[in-house]
Amino acid sequence: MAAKKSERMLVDEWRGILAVHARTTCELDRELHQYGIGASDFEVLDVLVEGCAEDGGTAFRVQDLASRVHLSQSALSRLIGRLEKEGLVTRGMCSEDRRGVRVAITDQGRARHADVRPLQRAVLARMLADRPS
Amino acid sequence: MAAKKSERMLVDEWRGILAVHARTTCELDRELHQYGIGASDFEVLDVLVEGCAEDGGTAFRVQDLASRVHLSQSALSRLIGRLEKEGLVTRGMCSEDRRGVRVAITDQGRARHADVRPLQRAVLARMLADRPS
DNA sequence: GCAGACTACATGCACATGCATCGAGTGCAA
DNA sequence: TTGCACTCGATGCATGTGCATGTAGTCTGC
Repeated sequence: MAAKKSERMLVDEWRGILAVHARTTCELDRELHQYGIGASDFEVLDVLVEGCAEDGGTAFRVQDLASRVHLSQSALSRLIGRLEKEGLVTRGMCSEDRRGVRVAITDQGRARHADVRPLQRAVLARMLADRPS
Repeated sequence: MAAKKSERMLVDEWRGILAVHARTTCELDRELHQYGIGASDFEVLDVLVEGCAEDGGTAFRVQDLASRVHLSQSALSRLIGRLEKEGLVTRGMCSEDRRGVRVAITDQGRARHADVRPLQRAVLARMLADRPS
């Protein structure tokens, strides 16, 4: 019976995660759409900006990004392609491993991120507010 | 500074949710794939089985389902179509509102659900184990 | 009873994602 | 040096999703 109960709790916890995730992602996509980017796009920009502030390193390897945003390598490759086409990031050769690609955020990318950030934080605050910590 | 700190916490919490969600959904999809269904499919079957046990009502309106699994109406419509094609659920007319559709789980659907359930619970237990409650 | 607004579900379409694969580059062993 | 297994990132393809719309049925006010 204890096992029964913990199974119930497990399922409820999972349903809770599913619910918050769905509501927040949906809201995020909707709100950010007016700036021409989606939730995943912002996540990448956010990592890029954070990473630069952190160590001054202006560039990320694609796989470094992949491990931080939860996207397959192919999805990330295309996402970077879209951001590049919009002028928010640049792809550059990686001198120490010529297979690799260095992704760097542009000034325009920083500006877009700065524009969107307050909105994104507000959505997070709103959607995560009434949650059990 | 307190505001700064709480923003950090907010973002970290969100990243955490993103991480658990991505890992769990991915694992779930992979594990359940051998039974020919995905994570969303199971969620629907789960609701159906639960609902029947609950009140004996053998049928759900599509919109009742939509409010429980976090899917758009169109996605749900197609998902039900797939389940129907596999013989796991049936679509029936709704006598009191002929626009509506009643979705009922079949014996085969119950069987599939019973097969998959332990595996799904195990994945949840594994992925949600090392989490702050 | 009828016209028009509304609701329930299905479907056309655009698009993001994951898997498998490819081409290029690296590094190790013979 | 050459050959081979491996890694990195890009791309073809199948699929699942959401938005907008279509079709059928309901309800309200006259």
